[in-house]
Amino acid sequence: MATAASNHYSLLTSSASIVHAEPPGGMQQGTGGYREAQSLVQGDYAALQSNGHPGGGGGGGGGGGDGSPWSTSPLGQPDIKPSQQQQQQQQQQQQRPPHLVHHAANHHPGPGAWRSAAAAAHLPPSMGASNGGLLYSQPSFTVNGMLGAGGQPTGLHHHGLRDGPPGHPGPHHDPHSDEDTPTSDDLEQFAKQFKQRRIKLGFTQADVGLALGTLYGNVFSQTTICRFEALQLSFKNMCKLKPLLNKWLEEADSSSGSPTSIDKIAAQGRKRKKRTSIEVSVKGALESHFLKCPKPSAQEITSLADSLQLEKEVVRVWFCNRRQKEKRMTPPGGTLPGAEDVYGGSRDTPPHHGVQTPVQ
DNA sequence: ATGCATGAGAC
DNA sequence: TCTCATGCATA
Repeated sequence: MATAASNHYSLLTSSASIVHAEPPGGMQQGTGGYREAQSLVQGDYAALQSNGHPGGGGGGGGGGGDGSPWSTSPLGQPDIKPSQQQQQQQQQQQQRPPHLVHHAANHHPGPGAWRSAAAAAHLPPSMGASNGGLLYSQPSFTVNGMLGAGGQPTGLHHHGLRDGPPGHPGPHHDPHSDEDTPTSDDLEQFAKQFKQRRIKLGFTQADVGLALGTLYGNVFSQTTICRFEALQLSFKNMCKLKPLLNKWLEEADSSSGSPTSIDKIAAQGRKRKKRTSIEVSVKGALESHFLKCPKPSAQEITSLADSLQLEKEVVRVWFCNRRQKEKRMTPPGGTLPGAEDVYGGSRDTPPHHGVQTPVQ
């Protein structure tokens, strides 16, 4: 009913309505209404990736043609199409947190939440040599904490238990005392501290995002900062952002008084499909299917979309987002769930899924 | 704080 | 086509 056939796009006409950096004191929790050219700015980093993913991906197969309305350019609008820009993802099976390579004594079924114990760490083979991590074009700093470096066991596979990384093999990386691949615990600590400091200094998440762009060239949205603080990013992503945020902290801390010069970015006239609201009942149906089959084929998606009266694209995207959600750091419980395994391997789809614990 | 969406890159 | 990083728009 209400959900079906609801595709109208909203033209993102840029309106110079960016909010200025809030001077410490008057904070407004992320309600920024600015819009930035999603692909205009932050094209500073280059990604190098290497190696392929072992189990990732996968493919799917068969699909039927999809007719995504919003994919095609409807009008002769100035549809800008950035060819290369941001994107530093070197997707791999990165999701695996550098857990200890225990010889699997535990029965941990769940490689799911990286932060939890899941001991199923299978290190990627080709990681060591080439992986490296991304480098930003900015010599100013380097992201060192990329994980994936040969599967660094950043120790700790038990909550709260962090016995220093044993001498695992550092196939390549010099003994940098600090800022090497942080452990999940480190990230958690940092995120916590970061948020605290940020608030103390009177900055909003949006402020930080902009500041990062101004200071280092990489702009981030309030969303990203928020997710970082909430540990809702992938482990790898967390590692990437940490150094930047850490820098910002130092800056903000030392010069607490001089607001960062903000500058807004002009937005392009880019169209974006209006967010589809999926009814709860429909969501329930989708979840049911997800539990049964997290990766439905195109064919299935089509039929499912048909029965639910949703567009195929919507359904497809829903599944994609659902999978991503499962991979996020913060398990739906807020505090270390027992790590239910991800669908990755053997899942019986336990009748629970009550994953909905809003944090704070 | 989070749901739905976009897009580059890897398979 | 999927994954992954990221964000607009929204609750």
